[in-house]
Amino acid sequence: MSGPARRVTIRDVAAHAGVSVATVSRALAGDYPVHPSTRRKVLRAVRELDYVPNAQARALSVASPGAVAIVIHSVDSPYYALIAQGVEEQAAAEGRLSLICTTGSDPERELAFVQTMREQRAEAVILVGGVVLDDDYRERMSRYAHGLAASGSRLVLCGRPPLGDGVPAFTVDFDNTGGARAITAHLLSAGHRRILYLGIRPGNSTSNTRVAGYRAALADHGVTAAPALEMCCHFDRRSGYVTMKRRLTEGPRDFTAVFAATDLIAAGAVKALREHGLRVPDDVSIVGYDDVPPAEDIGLTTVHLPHTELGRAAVRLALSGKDPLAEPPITLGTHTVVRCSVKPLGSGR
Amino acid sequence: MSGPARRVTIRDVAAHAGVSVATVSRALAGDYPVHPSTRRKVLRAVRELDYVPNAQARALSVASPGAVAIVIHSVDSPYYALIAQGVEEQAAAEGRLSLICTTGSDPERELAFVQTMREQRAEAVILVGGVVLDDDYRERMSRYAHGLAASGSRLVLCGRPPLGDGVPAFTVDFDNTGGARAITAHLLSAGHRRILYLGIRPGNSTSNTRVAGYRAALADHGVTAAPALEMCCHFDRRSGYVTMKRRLTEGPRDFTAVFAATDLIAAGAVKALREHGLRVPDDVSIVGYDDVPPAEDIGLTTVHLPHTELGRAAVRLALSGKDPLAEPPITLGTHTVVRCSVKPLGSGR
DNA sequence: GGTGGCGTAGTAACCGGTTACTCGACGAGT
DNA sequence: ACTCGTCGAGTAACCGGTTACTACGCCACC
Repeated sequence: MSGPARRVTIRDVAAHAGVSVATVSRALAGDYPVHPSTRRKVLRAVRELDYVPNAQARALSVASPGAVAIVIHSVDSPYYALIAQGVEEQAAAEGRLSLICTTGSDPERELAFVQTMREQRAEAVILVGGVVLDDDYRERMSRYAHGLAASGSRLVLCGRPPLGDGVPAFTVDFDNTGGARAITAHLLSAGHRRILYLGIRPGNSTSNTRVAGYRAALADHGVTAAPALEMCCHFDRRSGYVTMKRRLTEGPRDFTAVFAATDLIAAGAVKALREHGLRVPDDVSIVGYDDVPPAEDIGLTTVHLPHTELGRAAVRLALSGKDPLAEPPITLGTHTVVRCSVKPLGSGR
Repeated sequence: MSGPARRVTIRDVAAHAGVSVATVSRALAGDYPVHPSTRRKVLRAVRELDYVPNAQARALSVASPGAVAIVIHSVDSPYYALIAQGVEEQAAAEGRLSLICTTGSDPERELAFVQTMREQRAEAVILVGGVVLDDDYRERMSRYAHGLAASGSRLVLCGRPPLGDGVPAFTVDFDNTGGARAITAHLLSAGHRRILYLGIRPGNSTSNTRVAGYRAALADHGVTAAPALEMCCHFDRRSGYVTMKRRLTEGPRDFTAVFAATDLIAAGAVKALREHGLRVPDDVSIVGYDDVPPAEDIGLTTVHLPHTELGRAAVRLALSGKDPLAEPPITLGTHTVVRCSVKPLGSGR
């Protein structure tokens, strides 16, 4: 064929049109007076050679909008996918490209990606998802924040706690404690007192805020929290299934309702309950958290989270030009969505 | 604070270390002999100034790997999300950044993004998702393909039919007709003869291949296809729900099984069936297509598609260095996953 | 002692664009 | 006829890196 044809540059266009490169540049930019006949010649050459300007080269001389980067654990989870969707939409609306990186929860990959984003001169970097809250984390994030700020990029933390004063990062999060408290109250109002909590993840910030709401609601109703009712569980279907399965085979069935820390855990748990001949909600009530699309399939009562709005808010904030040091954390409200997975305790079938 | 500090360049580092820019560049690249003491000075300056090289500038002089771009209709759909996951993984494994664009099925946005990718010098552009197969489409894709090829980028079409000889594009797709044929045969073997097909989308390539498998299986078993049993429906939950609802209220209930063109349609349809007091699979059998995670929640018998493998294969192919003109389309096999949404016809409860 | 080779570091051209500055041509004003 | 202003186009510097080429100092060797 025509071989690995060298890319066509502005010089080729200039030669083809019989003008200087400056004229080509100006004819295309359109902000400088170029004689109509010259412009036509240039445009014809552009068309004939199928010239496409090199965005990287342009970015060197002119300050062009950088990309918006989003870092998530995995796109294969409706929670992250919905947030990413919001980020993508808002970024596109503001004329930015969106870069995506999945880390598989590996801090190494997160670090590498943040570095790459500095090299790429990204305009905003959005880190999404719960984390283990230790000093190492805090230190790492502070380094990111200062580094990105020095490179002119904005850092936004979503679903992670703020880093405190003096660290240049925006924070946007859901009101997890409020949501968990409300839906636990919903179960309590239905008469449930022994509520199994599925989804303890030691140190994990998201887990912590949700379990805090659960405990607060119990306290509100004068119910003493039972550590035996709080079970460790990852935030996915399989863990929900496995954990509930084990509980049903090994532990006492001393609960009348289940609060799953995520809808996916709930989906897995429902499957395990059914396999044990237990009906939802007749034998066991269950609620979830997130209100991702699968919740509808199983008729799950859950807490609705404005996922895409979180993504959009993160982008808006990052591109707002506001000072990250002065901006308080944003908390997005949640609300309970009642479907048909909860039944008042003691009411006959 | 320190104000909008101008970005630190290699010149700043050179000045700080008291050497020339060439030396800094070489000390960092490491491929050219630099005196150890000089290198130390340079590295110290880099650390003190927190210098990060500009990837865009480097890309100008040295041929660096370009990004991998994926274009999907929406990330808020497990089908696309899983494919995107595969793309992301493989791109990361091969040291590429992945850019993502959602079009909301708007050809305008698709076009604009392809143009942007040419400007960005992306190494591969992966277009995913069914399309309306008219001459306009064919013409548009050919333009993309030639344009991208001229810019040194590879085009991969996923879930879209090949463009034919002479058009420089790779093609990777699922064996939809085979999968649809197999699962329809599964229903037929269970004794079902009147199978409602939910998911006709006139002109849409994905829809066409799936319905072709459905019809082929009917023909295999000597069952005449009934146009009244083939219903139009978009590929999402809501359409599945609405369409099934309407069928149940308006049309005759002259079917014993349902073949939903996607699992999400199936999820919506199941909800509508339940609301009409019909039990799955006792009163009506149903199968889906895709095997996305929600299928497990509703115990749906469906066709498994290797989504992430599709994404990975697309990236591998694009970066393989093979000639797109010589490469035949790749078809990935599928298999039926039996869960509990199908019951043999006539067997009592 | 002159010469050649090696190890380092600097100079400057280049990547592909943008744009400040310069310059020639042409028409208007006096 | 001469000057001045304006229009349109070219020249060259610059963005931030990389790297071919050049230059310098030092040692070994004849």
